[in-house]
Amino acid sequence: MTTTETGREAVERHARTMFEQQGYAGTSVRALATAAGVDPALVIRWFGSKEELFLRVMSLAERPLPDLGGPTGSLGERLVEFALAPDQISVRRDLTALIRASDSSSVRSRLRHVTRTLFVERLVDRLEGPHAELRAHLIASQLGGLLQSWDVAEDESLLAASRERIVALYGPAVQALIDPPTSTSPDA
Amino acid sequence: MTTTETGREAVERHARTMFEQQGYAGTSVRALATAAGVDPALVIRWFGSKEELFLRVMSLAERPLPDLGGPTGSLGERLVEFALAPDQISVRRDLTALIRASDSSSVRSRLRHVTRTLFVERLVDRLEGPHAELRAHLIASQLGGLLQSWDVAEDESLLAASRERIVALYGPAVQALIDPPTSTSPDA
DNA sequence: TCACTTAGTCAACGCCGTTGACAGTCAGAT
DNA sequence: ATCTGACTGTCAACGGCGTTGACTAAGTGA
Repeated sequence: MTTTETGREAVERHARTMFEQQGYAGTSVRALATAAGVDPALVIRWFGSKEELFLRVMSLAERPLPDLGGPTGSLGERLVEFALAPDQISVRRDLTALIRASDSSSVRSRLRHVTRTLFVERLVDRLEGPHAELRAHLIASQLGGLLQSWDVAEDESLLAASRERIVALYGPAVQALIDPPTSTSPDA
Repeated sequence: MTTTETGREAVERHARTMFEQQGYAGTSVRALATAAGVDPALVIRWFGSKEELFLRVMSLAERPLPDLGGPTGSLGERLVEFALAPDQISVRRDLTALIRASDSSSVRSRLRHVTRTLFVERLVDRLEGPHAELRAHLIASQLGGLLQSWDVAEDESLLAASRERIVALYGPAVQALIDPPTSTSPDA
């Protein structure tokens, strides 16, 4: 009794894998309910709607967060490593599914929330110099862009390259936003 | 007779605005056909399917391409300016709609094609040093990430910042991938 | 025993993308 | 002048979708 999963848990488990593998639009409530062995109507009654179930399951809760400790001088490379790390596949899959489903405004809202808690909030304290928050957002944009090419669009040219080389090239570009900006123009 | 738009043209025109404003899933063939004043069945017969119509209309064909001329030293800033330029709103809206609809694999394929012709192909010739193609892809990732935060997710913190400041901060980060990499480690 | 909530079943609603059957129109060949 | 074919357009319908409501069965505390 205690080890057997409830209907709710079965739905959540299948929802995770089906949404990740077939996307939001490609996963029907009926197919999901069949896979979990429950009635489609129960899925709606338990979780409110297909979209609410999607958001609940793709919340990135209980996911390991990147360790941003260590020297600031190599933070850029470590961030890129984290973004491409195979053991972060679950985080990346969730983010990928969110971006791919960003047709819905509530998914976009969740996407903003996730990037903020995953990157921006943990980054802003470590940035010295002016415009720390904006720079943190821009770093998150860089990492999001990398993820978009790598996971969302599945760009062959990127997938074919070695992770080390991408880290060596993209890391310094991220680092350029971590190091305090050298003000070529007067600061406002 | 010659100035009046045909039914096909009306459908394409309404499809452009409705897909951009309400997204792919939020635009039904029936509503689109009603707006264009034609029968829903004709839309399918003319364009094959809703998805084919979407791809045809979001092809970014006949859009002005960024001018990548000028000094290489300031190319990073000019690319960021282009990505955020208000007069490029039509290009950005198309890209936004494509990313938001990237649940479908054919949309992802189009997305890869568009970023390649829009950025990578025009960039790779101007990059000196090793790994030019990979660096061009990574630059495209940076710009795509910026676009994703700015247009797709509509991040308030980014929208609130001035374009000039973003250009001043993000430009050098892009430039870091334009300038030939300083090999800290031996090149393979 | 009686209310009262919960789980579960099932049919149905309204909308969706798409298809097929059918009628009208008009050009060109016979 | 008539037949033929190729379009345009109309309409009803299909199967699938997310979701709802009516209903039964089972368990729980008063």
